[in-house]
Amino acid sequence: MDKREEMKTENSMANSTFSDEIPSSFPLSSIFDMPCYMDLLGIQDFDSPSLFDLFPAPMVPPAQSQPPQPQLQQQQTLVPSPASTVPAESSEVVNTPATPNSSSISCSSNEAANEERTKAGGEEEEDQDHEKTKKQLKPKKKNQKRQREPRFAFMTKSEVDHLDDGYRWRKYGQKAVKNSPYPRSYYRCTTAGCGVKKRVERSCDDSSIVVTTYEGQHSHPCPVTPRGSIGISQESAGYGAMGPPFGVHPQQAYIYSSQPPLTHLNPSFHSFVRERRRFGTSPEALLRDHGLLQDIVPSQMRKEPKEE
DNA sequence: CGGGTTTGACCGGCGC
DNA sequence: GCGCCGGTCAAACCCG
Repeated sequence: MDKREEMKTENSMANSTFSDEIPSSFPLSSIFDMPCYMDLLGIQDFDSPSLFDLFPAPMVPPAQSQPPQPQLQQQQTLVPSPASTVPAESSEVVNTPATPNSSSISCSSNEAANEERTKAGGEEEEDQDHEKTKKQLKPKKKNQKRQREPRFAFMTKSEVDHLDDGYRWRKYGQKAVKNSPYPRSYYRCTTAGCGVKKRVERSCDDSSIVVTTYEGQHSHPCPVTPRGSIGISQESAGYGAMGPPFGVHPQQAYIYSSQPPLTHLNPSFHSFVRERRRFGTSPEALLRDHGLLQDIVPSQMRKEPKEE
């Protein structure tokens, strides 16, 4: 009850922070000029493939096959990427900073490893997955581990636990987290047929950091414009009807490092920025958006990120 | 009344 | 086999 009041207040706080920190005219390209950004991703070279490991290619509709090669001055030089950029499952948060302050935004394909292991089911299993999770209590096929969607985690500096990303979520559980004073909340996308889930928890190291882990891909467009959303509109951001993967909304991923914070970034920034790199900035390219995680966690992810 | 949250119980995976 | 723990269920509750 009071909590909700708090949440509302906090939400607006976050909003204002966002609007203050990120003007809608924030130049995307400048992102790449931020050493901090690269640092926290464990990327030294702008063109390091590790970036692509972290942010695999967005789903490209089969019809369009090859995306037009970006007219980027710098093309990906294929250097073996450190496997360490995608740590194993154990902790949800990948790229866990060596020092508490050394990194923030993280993405996780931690389940991908599992999928490798349990590949048996393969893609066809994917659609049934949502149902399966629901029917978890039912007897399950022997010898078949429950398959999970790829997960994608990132950290956000926010006072709000549940970040508004434009999709509608229903909380279905909350658990105390071991070794953390903060509980973990479980959310499911309320859209029928969409089984995307996300977990939200606060970092025990830094209570101002919210770790959000998405699981699955939205099978529908972003349904709502969050109330009180501000900042870049989807149109102005160049997105199609689907909207940006995380919505260009006031949940600012907060990039920080050992240095003072440089900026707030919307989580969608990563994929968006990356997409710009891949496809250039043509409107066509920008329209190639398929919703929340599709953009970030393409189906190819469980195999090889670059299969092109 | 519909939709969302809370919360204790339950289940399954995994390590020992 | 057992216990721990993460994830989910579902009834009760809350709120607009």
